[in-house]
Amino acid sequence: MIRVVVADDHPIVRSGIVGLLSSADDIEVVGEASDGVEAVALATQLAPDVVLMDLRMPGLGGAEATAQLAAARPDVRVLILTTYESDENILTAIEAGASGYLLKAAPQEEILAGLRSVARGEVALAPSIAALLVNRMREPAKVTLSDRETQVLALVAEGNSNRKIAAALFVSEATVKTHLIHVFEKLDVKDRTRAVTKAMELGLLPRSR
Amino acid sequence: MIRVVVADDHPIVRSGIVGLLSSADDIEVVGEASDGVEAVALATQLAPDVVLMDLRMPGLGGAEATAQLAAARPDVRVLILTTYESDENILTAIEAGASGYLLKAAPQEEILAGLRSVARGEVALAPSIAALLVNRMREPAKVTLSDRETQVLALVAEGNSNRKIAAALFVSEATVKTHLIHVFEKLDVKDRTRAVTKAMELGLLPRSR
DNA sequence: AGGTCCATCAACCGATCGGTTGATGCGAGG
DNA sequence: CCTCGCATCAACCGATCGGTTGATGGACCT
Repeated sequence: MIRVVVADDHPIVRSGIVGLLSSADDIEVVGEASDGVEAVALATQLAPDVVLMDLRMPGLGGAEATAQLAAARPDVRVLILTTYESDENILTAIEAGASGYLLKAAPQEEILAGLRSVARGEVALAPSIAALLVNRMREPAKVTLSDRETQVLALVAEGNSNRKIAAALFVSEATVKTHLIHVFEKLDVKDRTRAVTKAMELGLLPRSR
Repeated sequence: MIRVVVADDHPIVRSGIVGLLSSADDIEVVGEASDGVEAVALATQLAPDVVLMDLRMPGLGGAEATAQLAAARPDVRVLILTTYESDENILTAIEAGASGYLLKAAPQEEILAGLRSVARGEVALAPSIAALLVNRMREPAKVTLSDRETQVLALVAEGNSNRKIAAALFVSEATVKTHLIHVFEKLDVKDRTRAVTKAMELGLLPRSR
Protein backbone atom coordinates (compact mmCIF):
# COMPACT_ATOMS: atom_id res chain seq x y z
CA MET A 1 0.00 0.00 0.00
CA ILE A 2 1.48 3.35 -1.08
CA ARG A 3 0.74 6.08 1.44
CA VAL A 4 0.39 9.51 -0.14
CA VAL A 5 0.03 13.14 0.95
CA VAL A 6 -1.55 15.43 -1.66
CA ALA A 7 -0.57 19.12 -1.72
CA ASP A 8 -2.41 21.53 -4.05
CA ASP A 9 -3.84 24.97 -3.32
CA HIS A 10 -6.88 24.53 -5.58
CA PRO A 11 -9.58 22.62 -3.67
CA ILE A 12 -11.23 21.42 -6.85
CA VAL A 13 -7.99 20.11 -8.27
CA ARG A 14 -7.03 18.49 -4.99
CA SER A 15 -10.35 16.66 -4.86
CA GLY A 16 -9.76 15.44 -8.41
CA ILE A 17 -6.35 14.08 -7.42
CA VAL A 18 -7.64 12.51 -4.22
CA GLY A 19 -10.51 10.95 -6.16
CA LEU A 20 -8.11 9.40 -8.65
CA LEU A 21 -5.76 8.01 -6.02
CA SER A 22 -8.58 6.65 -3.87
CA SER A 23 -9.81 4.64 -6.81
CA ALA A 24 -6.54 2.66 -6.87
CA ASP A 25 -6.34 -0.44 -4.66
CA ASP A 26 -2.68 -0.03 -3.83
CA ILE A 27 -2.78 3.69 -2.92
CA GLU A 28 -4.01 5.34 0.27
CA VAL A 29 -4.32 9.10 0.67
CA VAL A 30 -3.26 9.79 4.26
CA GLY A 31 -3.36 13.58 4.17
CA GLU A 32 -4.16 16.73 2.18
CA ALA A 33 -2.37 20.08 2.26
CA SER A 34 -3.29 23.37 0.60
CA ASP A 35 0.14 25.01 0.76
CA GLY A 36 3.83 24.21 1.12
CA VAL A 37 4.02 24.85 4.86
CA GLU A 38 1.13 22.47 5.52
CA ALA A 39 2.62 19.87 3.17
CA VAL A 40 5.96 19.85 4.99
CA ALA A 41 4.31 19.66 8.41
CA LEU A 42 1.98 16.83 7.39
CA ALA A 43 4.63 14.79 5.61
CA THR A 44 7.06 15.21 8.50
CA GLN A 45 4.43 13.94 10.90
CA LEU A 46 2.81 11.20 8.82
CA ALA A 47 5.88 9.98 6.90
CA PRO A 48 4.05 8.96 3.73
CA ASP A 49 5.81 7.08 0.92
CA VAL A 50 5.19 9.94 -1.55
CA VAL A 51 4.07 13.55 -1.45
CA LEU A 52 2.24 14.58 -4.59
CA MET A 53 3.16 18.26 -4.74
CA ASP A 54 1.86 21.15 -6.82
CA LEU A 55 4.72 23.41 -7.93
CA ARG A 56 2.98 26.77 -7.64
CA MET A 57 1.42 27.38 -4.29
CA PRO A 58 1.07 30.59 -2.30
CA GLY A 59 3.68 31.28 0.36
CA LEU A 60 6.03 28.30 0.38
CA GLY A 61 6.07 26.91 -3.13
CA GLY A 62 6.53 23.30 -4.19
CA ALA A 63 10.27 23.52 -4.83
CA GLU A 64 11.05 25.12 -1.49
CA ALA A 65 8.75 22.70 0.31
CA THR A 66 10.58 19.85 -1.43
CA ALA A 67 13.92 21.15 -0.20
CA GLN A 68 12.63 21.42 3.34
CA LEU A 69 11.21 17.91 3.19
CA ALA A 70 14.47 16.51 1.83
CA ALA A 71 16.18 17.92 4.89
CA ALA A 72 13.57 16.88 7.43
CA ARG A 73 12.43 13.60 5.86
CA PRO A 74 14.87 12.22 3.27
CA ASP A 75 12.87 8.95 3.22
CA VAL A 76 9.79 10.70 1.84
CA ARG A 77 9.79 11.02 -1.95
CA VAL A 78 8.26 13.96 -3.80
CA LEU A 79 6.44 13.80 -7.11
CA ILE A 80 5.81 17.23 -8.60
CA LEU A 81 2.51 17.58 -10.44
CA THR A 82 1.96 20.81 -12.26
CA THR A 83 0.00 22.60 -14.97
CA TYR A 84 2.68 23.87 -17.27
CA GLU A 85 6.09 22.84 -18.42
CA SER A 86 7.86 25.76 -16.82
CA ASP A 87 11.46 24.95 -17.38
CA GLU A 88 12.64 27.63 -14.98
CA ASN A 89 11.34 25.57 -12.12
CA ILE A 90 12.12 22.03 -13.21
CA LEU A 91 15.78 22.03 -12.31
CA THR A 92 15.02 23.84 -9.08
CA ALA A 93 12.51 21.21 -8.02
CA ILE A 94 14.73 18.29 -9.06
CA GLU A 95 17.81 19.82 -7.45
CA ALA A 96 15.72 20.25 -4.34
CA GLY A 97 15.17 16.52 -4.23
CA ALA A 98 12.01 15.77 -6.21
CA SER A 99 11.93 12.26 -7.66
CA GLY A 100 9.56 13.10 -10.47
CA TYR A 101 7.80 15.78 -12.44
CA LEU A 102 4.48 15.13 -14.19
CA LEU A 103 1.93 17.31 -15.92
CA LYS A 104 -1.69 17.62 -14.82
CA ALA A 105 -2.58 17.31 -18.48
CA ALA A 106 -1.35 13.72 -18.44
CA PRO A 107 -3.84 10.85 -18.64
CA GLN A 108 -4.83 9.57 -15.24
CA GLU A 109 -3.22 6.15 -15.76
CA GLU A 110 0.07 7.90 -16.44
CA ILE A 111 -0.15 9.83 -13.19
CA LEU A 112 -0.84 6.59 -11.29
CA ALA A 113 2.05 4.85 -13.06
CA GLY A 114 4.37 7.76 -12.23
CA LEU A 115 3.38 7.65 -8.61
CA ARG A 116 4.04 3.92 -8.39
CA SER A 117 7.49 4.40 -10.00
CA VAL A 118 8.41 7.06 -7.51
CA ALA A 119 7.16 4.92 -4.64
CA ARG A 120 9.47 2.13 -5.87
CA GLY A 121 12.42 4.53 -5.69
CA GLU A 122 12.53 5.27 -9.41
CA VAL A 123 12.41 8.60 -11.23
CA ALA A 124 9.25 9.60 -13.10
CA LEU A 125 9.50 12.31 -15.74
CA ALA A 126 6.83 13.28 -18.26
CA PRO A 127 8.37 12.71 -21.73
CA SER A 128 8.24 16.42 -22.55
CA ILE A 129 10.01 17.24 -19.29
CA ALA A 130 12.67 14.63 -19.97
CA ALA A 131 13.29 16.28 -23.34
CA LEU A 132 13.61 19.70 -21.70
CA LEU A 133 16.15 18.29 -19.25
CA VAL A 134 18.22 16.77 -22.02
CA ASN A 135 18.23 20.07 -23.90
CA ARG A 136 19.20 21.90 -20.74
CA MET A 137 22.21 19.68 -20.24
CA ARG A 138 23.46 20.68 -23.64
CA GLU A 139 23.24 24.40 -23.02
CA PRO A 140 26.34 26.49 -22.65
CA ALA A 141 27.31 27.81 -19.28
CA LYS A 142 24.87 30.24 -17.78
CA VAL A 143 25.48 33.91 -18.51
CA THR A 144 25.76 36.24 -15.55
CA LEU A 145 25.97 40.02 -15.36
CA SER A 146 27.64 41.94 -12.55
CA ASP A 147 25.42 43.96 -10.29
CA ARG A 148 26.59 47.18 -11.89
CA GLU A 149 26.06 45.83 -15.39
CA THR A 150 22.54 44.77 -14.44
CA GLN A 151 21.88 48.18 -12.93
CA VAL A 152 23.00 50.00 -16.06
CA LEU A 153 20.99 47.70 -18.30
CA ALA A 154 17.84 48.17 -16.24
CA LEU A 155 18.14 51.93 -16.72
CA VAL A 156 18.66 51.39 -20.46
CA ALA A 157 15.43 49.37 -20.51
CA GLU A 158 13.61 52.40 -19.11
CA GLY A 159 14.70 54.50 -22.06
CA ASN A 160 17.56 56.43 -20.45
CA SER A 161 20.49 57.70 -22.55
CA ASN A 162 24.04 56.89 -21.49
CA ARG A 163 24.38 60.46 -20.30
CA LYS A 164 21.29 60.18 -18.07
CA ILE A 165 22.43 56.85 -16.68
CA ALA A 166 25.85 58.34 -15.88
CA ALA A 167 24.20 61.18 -13.96
CA ALA A 168 21.89 58.80 -12.12
CA LEU A 169 24.75 56.55 -11.02
CA PHE A 170 27.28 59.36 -10.34
CA VAL A 171 29.81 58.04 -12.83
CA SER A 172 31.07 59.21 -16.20
CA GLU A 173 29.45 58.40 -19.49
CA ALA A 174 32.59 56.47 -20.42
CA THR A 175 31.95 54.15 -17.50
CA VAL A 176 28.39 53.53 -18.63
CA LYS A 177 29.58 52.77 -22.15
CA THR A 178 32.21 50.39 -20.85
CA HIS A 179 29.63 48.50 -18.81
CA LEU A 180 27.41 48.27 -21.86
CA ILE A 181 30.24 46.99 -24.06
CA HIS A 182 30.82 44.27 -21.47
CA VAL A 183 27.11 43.44 -21.41
CA PHE A 184 27.07 43.18 -25.22
CA GLU A 185 30.04 40.79 -25.12
CA LYS A 186 28.50 38.59 -22.45
CA LEU A 187 25.12 38.43 -24.16
CA ASP A 188 26.62 38.26 -27.65
CA VAL A 189 24.49 41.13 -28.94
CA LYS A 190 25.28 44.27 -30.91
CA ASP A 191 22.99 46.94 -29.52
CA ARG A 192 21.33 48.04 -26.35
CA THR A 193 17.83 47.10 -27.41
CA ARG A 194 18.69 43.49 -28.10
CA ALA A 195 20.73 43.42 -24.91
CA VAL A 196 17.59 44.32 -22.97
CA THR A 197 15.31 41.82 -24.68
CA LYS A 198 17.86 39.03 -24.43
CA ALA A 199 18.55 39.74 -20.77
CA MET A 200 14.80 39.50 -20.16
CA GLU A 201 14.60 36.21 -22.02
CA LEU A 202 17.47 34.86 -19.95
CA GLY A 203 15.85 36.05 -16.74
CA LEU A 204 18.69 38.50 -16.06
CA LEU A 205 16.33 41.47 -16.13
CA PRO A 206 12.84 41.43 -14.68
CA ARG A 207 10.00 41.62 -17.20
CA SER A 208 8.25 44.42 -15.38
CA ARG A 209 4.56 43.63 -14.79
CA MET B 1 -32.12 20.10 -11.70
CA ILE B 2 -29.29 22.08 -13.33
CA ARG B 3 -27.85 20.20 -16.31
CA VAL B 4 -24.15 20.91 -16.84
CA VAL B 5 -21.46 20.15 -19.41
CA VAL B 6 -17.89 20.30 -18.07
CA ALA B 7 -15.06 21.32 -20.41
CA ASP B 8 -11.43 21.09 -19.23
CA ASP B 9 -8.40 19.62 -20.97
CA HIS B 10 -6.81 18.22 -17.79
CA PRO B 11 -8.40 14.85 -16.99
CA ILE B 12 -7.53 15.08 -13.33
CA VAL B 13 -9.03 18.55 -12.99
CA ARG B 14 -12.13 17.55 -14.90
CA SER B 15 -12.68 14.59 -12.61
CA GLY B 16 -12.37 16.92 -9.62
CA ILE B 17 -15.00 19.23 -11.08
CA VAL B 18 -17.31 16.38 -12.01
CA GLY B 19 -16.91 14.91 -8.55
CA LEU B 20 -17.87 18.22 -6.92
CA LEU B 21 -20.93 18.75 -9.11
CA SER B 22 -22.10 15.16 -8.75
CA SER B 23 -22.16 15.62 -4.98
CA ALA B 24 -24.83 18.32 -5.31
CA ASP B 25 -28.47 17.17 -5.33
CA ASP B 26 -29.64 19.85 -7.75
CA ILE B 27 -26.86 19.44 -10.35
CA GLU B 28 -26.48 16.77 -13.02
CA VAL B 29 -23.38 16.45 -15.18
CA VAL B 30 -24.70 15.48 -18.62
CA GLY B 31 -21.42 15.61 -20.52
CA GLU B 32 -17.65 16.11 -20.43
CA ALA B 33 -15.43 17.72 -23.05
CA SER B 34 -11.63 17.96 -23.21
CA ASP B 35 -11.41 20.85 -25.66
CA GLY B 36 -13.40 23.74 -27.10
CA VAL B 37 -14.53 21.95 -30.23
CA GLU B 38 -15.92 19.06 -28.21
CA ALA B 39 -17.55 21.46 -25.74
CA VAL B 40 -19.41 23.32 -28.49
CA ALA B 41 -20.55 20.09 -30.16
CA LEU B 42 -21.75 18.54 -26.90
CA ALA B 43 -23.53 21.65 -25.67
CA THR B 44 -25.19 22.19 -29.03
CA GLN B 45 -26.48 18.64 -28.97
CA LEU B 46 -27.38 18.26 -25.29
CA ALA B 47 -28.52 21.84 -24.57
CA PRO B 48 -27.44 21.92 -20.92
CA ASP B 49 -28.35 24.83 -18.64
CA VAL B 50 -24.70 25.74 -18.09
CA VAL B 51 -21.33 24.88 -19.63
CA LEU B 52 -18.51 25.04 -17.11
CA MET B 53 -15.63 26.05 -19.38
CA ASP B 54 -11.89 26.16 -18.84
CA LEU B 55 -10.38 29.25 -20.48
CA ARG B 56 -7.12 27.77 -21.74
CA MET B 57 -7.59 24.69 -23.84
CA PRO B 58 -5.63 23.47 -26.85
CA GLY B 59 -7.03 24.32 -30.27
CA LEU B 60 -10.30 26.18 -29.69
CA GLY B 61 -9.94 28.02 -26.41
CA GLY B 62 -12.67 28.83 -23.91
CA ALA B 63 -13.37 32.35 -25.17
CA GLU B 64 -13.73 31.29 -28.80
CA ALA B 65 -15.85 28.30 -27.82
CA THR B 66 -18.06 30.65 -25.81
CA ALA B 67 -18.56 32.89 -28.83
CA GLN B 68 -19.47 29.91 -31.00
CA LEU B 69 -21.91 28.64 -28.39
CA ALA B 70 -23.53 32.07 -28.07
CA ALA B 71 -24.22 31.94 -31.79
CA ALA B 72 -25.38 28.32 -31.94
CA ARG B 73 -27.10 28.06 -28.57
CA PRO B 74 -27.91 31.47 -27.00
CA ASP B 75 -30.00 29.70 -24.35
CA VAL B 76 -26.96 27.88 -22.95
CA ARG B 77 -25.04 29.87 -20.36
CA VAL B 78 -21.27 29.69 -19.93
CA LEU B 79 -19.39 29.90 -16.67
CA ILE B 80 -15.65 30.29 -17.15
CA LEU B 81 -13.52 28.48 -14.57
CA THR B 82 -9.81 29.10 -14.75
CA THR B 83 -6.51 28.96 -12.89
CA TYR B 84 -5.28 32.51 -13.04
CA GLU B 85 -6.70 35.96 -13.13
CA SER B 86 -5.45 36.73 -16.59
CA ASP B 87 -6.98 40.05 -17.34
CA GLU B 88 -6.15 39.86 -21.04
CA ASN B 89 -8.77 37.16 -21.42
CA ILE B 90 -11.53 38.29 -19.08
CA LEU B 91 -13.06 40.92 -21.31
CA THR B 92 -12.73 38.62 -24.30
CA ALA B 93 -14.63 35.84 -22.57
CA ILE B 94 -17.32 38.17 -21.21
CA GLU B 95 -17.71 39.98 -24.51
CA ALA B 96 -18.06 36.57 -26.11
CA GLY B 97 -21.09 35.91 -23.95
CA ALA B 98 -19.87 34.22 -20.76
CA SER B 99 -22.17 34.79 -17.78
CA GLY B 100 -19.50 34.30 -15.19
CA TYR B 101 -15.84 33.96 -14.44
CA LEU B 102 -14.58 32.05 -11.39
CA LEU B 103 -11.19 30.88 -10.21
CA LYS B 104 -10.27 27.25 -9.61
CA ALA B 105 -8.66 28.43 -6.39
CA ALA B 106 -12.10 29.31 -5.03
CA PRO B 107 -13.63 27.21 -2.27
CA GLN B 108 -15.89 24.51 -3.64
CA GLU B 109 -19.05 26.02 -2.13
CA GLU B 110 -18.31 29.24 -3.98
CA ILE B 111 -18.03 27.39 -7.28
CA LEU B 112 -21.36 25.68 -6.64
CA ALA B 113 -22.99 28.98 -5.67
CA GLY B 114 -21.62 30.63 -8.81
CA LEU B 115 -22.97 27.85 -10.96
CA ARG B 116 -26.44 28.15 -9.42
CA SER B 117 -26.41 31.95 -9.98
CA VAL B 118 -25.52 31.50 -13.62
CA ALA B 119 -28.19 28.83 -14.03
CA ARG B 120 -30.73 31.35 -12.64
CA GLY B 121 -29.70 33.84 -15.32
CA GLU B 122 -27.49 35.94 -13.05
CA VAL B 123 -23.84 36.93 -13.44
CA ALA B 124 -21.20 35.31 -11.27
CA LEU B 125 -17.83 37.02 -10.92
CA ALA B 126 -15.09 36.15 -8.46
CA PRO B 127 -14.55 39.26 -6.30
CA SER B 128 -11.00 39.72 -7.61
CA ILE B 129 -12.27 39.52 -11.18
CA ALA B 130 -14.98 42.07 -10.46
CA ALA B 131 -12.30 44.41 -9.14
CA LEU B 132 -10.21 43.92 -12.28
CA LEU B 133 -13.24 44.76 -14.42
CA VAL B 134 -13.92 47.94 -12.50
CA ASN B 135 -10.29 49.02 -12.87
CA ARG B 136 -10.38 48.20 -16.54
CA MET B 137 -13.36 50.46 -17.08
CA ARG B 138 -11.34 53.33 -15.66
CA GLU B 139 -8.35 52.87 -17.95
CA PRO B 140 -7.61 55.26 -20.76
CA ALA B 141 -8.24 54.16 -24.27
CA LYS B 142 -6.15 51.25 -25.31
CA VAL B 143 -3.05 51.95 -27.36
CA THR B 144 -2.86 50.13 -30.66
CA LEU B 145 -0.10 49.86 -33.20
CA SER B 146 -0.68 49.24 -36.89
CA ASP B 147 0.46 45.91 -38.25
CA ARG B 148 3.40 47.55 -39.97
CA GLU B 149 4.39 49.45 -36.85
CA THR B 150 4.28 46.22 -34.87
CA GLN B 151 6.34 44.48 -37.51
CA VAL B 152 9.02 47.16 -37.45
CA LEU B 153 9.13 47.20 -33.66
CA ALA B 154 9.48 43.42 -33.47
CA LEU B 155 12.54 43.65 -35.71
CA VAL B 156 13.93 46.43 -33.53
CA ALA B 157 13.49 44.13 -30.52
CA GLU B 158 15.72 41.58 -32.25
CA GLY B 159 18.54 44.11 -32.47
CA ASN B 160 18.20 45.16 -36.10
CA SER B 161 19.29 48.62 -37.24
CA ASN B 162 16.89 50.80 -39.22
CA ARG B 163 18.90 50.02 -42.33
CA LYS B 164 18.56 46.24 -41.79
CA ILE B 165 14.85 46.53 -41.08
CA ALA B 166 14.40 48.56 -44.28
CA ALA B 167 16.14 45.82 -46.28
CA ALA B 168 14.13 43.07 -44.64
CA LEU B 169 10.82 44.80 -45.37
CA PHE B 170 11.76 46.10 -48.86
CA VAL B 171 11.19 49.75 -47.93
CA SER B 172 13.47 52.71 -47.40
CA GLU B 173 15.14 53.60 -44.15
CA ALA B 174 13.07 56.78 -44.08
CA THR B 175 9.94 54.67 -43.96
CA VAL B 176 11.26 52.67 -41.05
CA LYS B 177 12.14 55.87 -39.19
CA THR B 178 8.70 57.28 -39.83
CA HIS B 179 7.03 54.17 -38.45
CA LEU B 180 9.23 54.37 -35.38
CA ILE B 181 8.45 58.05 -34.83
CA HIS B 182 4.77 57.11 -34.90
CA VAL B 183 5.36 54.26 -32.47
CA PHE B 184 7.20 56.64 -30.10
CA GLU B 185 4.27 59.08 -30.23
CA LYS B 186 1.67 56.40 -29.58
CA LEU B 187 3.61 54.86 -26.73
CA ASP B 188 4.81 58.23 -25.40
CA VAL B 189 8.46 57.14 -25.34
CA LYS B 190 11.66 58.73 -26.60
CA ASP B 191 13.80 55.87 -27.86
CA ARG B 192 13.54 52.49 -29.46
CA THR B 193 14.58 50.53 -26.43
CA ARG B 194 11.85 51.93 -24.24
CA ALA B 195 9.41 51.51 -27.08
CA VAL B 196 10.16 47.79 -27.10
CA THR B 197 9.91 47.31 -23.35
CA LYS B 198 6.73 49.36 -23.09
CA ALA B 199 5.11 47.54 -26.00
CA MET B 200 5.90 44.27 -24.21
CA GLU B 201 4.39 45.55 -20.98
CA LEU B 202 1.25 46.59 -22.85
CA GLY B 203 1.03 43.24 -24.57
CA LEU B 204 1.60 44.80 -27.98
CA LEU B 205 4.76 42.77 -28.55
CA PRO B 206 5.14 39.15 -27.52
CA ARG B 207 7.60 38.48 -24.76
CA SER B 208 9.42 35.76 -26.64
CA ARG B 209 9.53 32.42 -24.77
C1' DA C 1 53.90 37.37 -5.92
C1' DG C 2 50.54 36.95 -10.23
C1' DG C 3 46.03 36.55 -12.36
C1' DT C 4 41.16 37.56 -12.74
C1' DC C 5 37.16 40.20 -12.28
C1' DC C 6 35.09 44.37 -11.44
C1' DA C 7 34.65 49.43 -11.37
C1' DT C 8 36.24 53.54 -13.07
C1' DC C 9 37.95 56.91 -16.68
C1' DA C 10 39.55 59.45 -21.27
C1' DA C 11 39.66 60.84 -26.32
C1' DC C 12 38.54 60.11 -30.91
C1' DC C 13 35.71 58.79 -34.80
C1' DG C 14 32.37 56.58 -37.82
C1' DA C 15 27.74 54.82 -37.68
C1' DT C 16 23.28 55.28 -36.36
C1' DC C 17 19.39 57.42 -34.39
C1' DG C 18 15.72 60.78 -33.86
C1' DG C 19 13.60 65.01 -35.25
C1' DT C 20 12.02 68.11 -38.66
C1' DT C 21 9.90 69.44 -42.76
C1' DG C 22 7.77 68.33 -46.45
C1' DA C 23 5.45 65.21 -49.86
C1' DT C 24 2.35 61.31 -52.44
C1' DG C 25 -1.10 57.78 -52.83
C1' DC C 26 -4.58 54.33 -51.29
C1' DG C 27 -8.68 52.64 -49.02
C1' DA C 28 -12.51 53.08 -45.98
C1' DG C 29 -16.20 55.54 -44.12
C1' DG C 30 -19.44 59.37 -43.70
C1' DC D 1 -16.91 65.05 -52.18
C1' DC D 2 -13.89 65.17 -47.60
C1' DT D 3 -11.40 63.20 -43.73
C1' DC D 4 -8.66 59.97 -41.52
C1' DG D 5 -5.35 56.41 -40.96
C1' DC D 6 -1.91 54.05 -43.01
C1' DA D 7 2.14 53.30 -45.94
C1' DT D 8 5.70 55.27 -48.39
C1' DC D 9 9.66 58.57 -49.34
C1' DA D 10 13.48 62.50 -49.19
C1' DA D 11 17.19 65.64 -47.20
C1' DC D 12 19.41 67.70 -43.53
C1' DC D 13 21.42 68.04 -38.99
C1' DG D 14 22.48 67.53 -34.11
C1' DA D 15 22.60 64.00 -30.63
C1' DT D 16 23.78 59.66 -29.28
C1' DC D 17 25.74 55.23 -29.68
C1' DG D 18 29.34 51.78 -30.16
C1' DG D 19 34.08 50.62 -30.91
C1' DT D 20 38.86 51.29 -30.08
C1' DT D 21 42.81 52.09 -27.43
C1' DG D 22 44.61 52.82 -23.46
C1' DA D 23 44.80 53.43 -18.32
C1' DT D 24 44.24 52.96 -12.73
C1' DG D 25 42.97 50.67 -8.50
C1' DG D 26 40.75 47.27 -5.35
C1' DA D 27 39.30 42.67 -3.90
C1' DC D 28 39.83 37.92 -4.07
C1' DC D 29 42.06 33.62 -4.99
C1' DT D 30 46.02 30.55 -5.83
